[in-house]
Amino acid sequence: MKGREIILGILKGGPHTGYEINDILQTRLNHFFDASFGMIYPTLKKLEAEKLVTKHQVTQSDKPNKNVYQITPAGEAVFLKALHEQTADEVFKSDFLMRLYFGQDLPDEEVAQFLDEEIARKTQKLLELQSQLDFWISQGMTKTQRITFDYGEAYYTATLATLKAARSNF
Amino acid sequence: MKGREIILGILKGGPHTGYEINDILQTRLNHFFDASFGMIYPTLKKLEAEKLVTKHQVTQSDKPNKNVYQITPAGEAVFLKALHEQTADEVFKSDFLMRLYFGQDLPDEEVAQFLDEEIARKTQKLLELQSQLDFWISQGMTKTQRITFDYGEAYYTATLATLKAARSNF
DNA sequence: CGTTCCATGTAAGACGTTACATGATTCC
DNA sequence: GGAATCATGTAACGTCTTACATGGAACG
Repeated sequence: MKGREIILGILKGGPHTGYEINDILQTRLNHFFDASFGMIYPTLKKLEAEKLVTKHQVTQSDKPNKNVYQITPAGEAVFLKALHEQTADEVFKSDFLMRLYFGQDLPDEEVAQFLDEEIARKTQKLLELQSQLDFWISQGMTKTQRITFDYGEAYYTATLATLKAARSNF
Repeated sequence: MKGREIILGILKGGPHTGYEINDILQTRLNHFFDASFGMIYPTLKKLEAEKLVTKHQVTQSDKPNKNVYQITPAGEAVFLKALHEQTADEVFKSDFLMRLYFGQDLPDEEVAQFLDEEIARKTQKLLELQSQLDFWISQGMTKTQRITFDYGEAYYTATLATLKAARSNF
């Protein structure tokens, strides 16, 4: 599944603006997908041209006007088909680990600082994820969505433990 | 760091062929980077044109001839500079989690099968990583490289535990 | 007054993926 | 006989990423 199908999947849950789609992606799916407006808006435009979504303009007085997108039956069909195709391999690229791998000649203090920075980043990510669990549950969280949350929590927790253990050697 | 700098980093550890570079990437860095020949060979060619590496042809009788690449002082300078630039955010994209997220309407048996498949994949990955630890140590493993290994092990172990716990509910 | 939130878009280019093309040797 | 290992490369294409462009309202 690429950006196209992912946006269709989100719209299958209800009509949304591009801005809202970004918000969902940045909060709930942040630990296993990354999106940007530069990808969302052009994709929505293509999806509309393909008649997989429809656009409705909403005029607002206190906020900027917005375009609300809704999935069509054709869009649902495309999404459902994609959902049953072969699962692609996961992609993980870590610049942090790459630098650690090559950081054989770095002085201990630099490695220590480097680890501290990553520990801070990951602690922050974990906190952000955990902070919205209650809200997500109140909005309706499916059993399978709960697994994706637990997965993220386990990932951050386990790698943080590894990083902290490593830190004590520098 | 992109493919370019990563290949320079590997060549900083000694002269290698494109085939060997792929092998290192697929075994030791597999859990945080993904490479393909379609990227390695063109990159090596560009690097040679930029005089950051030199190519030496080696004729072999029992195996196909090969091109051994060696980093130049200019190449080392480029790599060292890249090593001290700002660390980029990690990128994780999981088609598996995406499907779980959207799999609210799937029957329980399908979810169960889906989880079993991912458990099998990750178990396999963990085994592959662990199986080469002794060899890696014997070849010379730095303290910081050890952290990247531990990180991968912790990631697979923790997510497998989450997946297995989830599996028991389906 | 500065920042965050709301809100939408375009254009160029970087970067990598996928598919194709070839072929001898060795191991099971 | 079939698969895996060793070995190198090209061409087309897809998919984002980055930078640019704009702007009012609310909050502190």
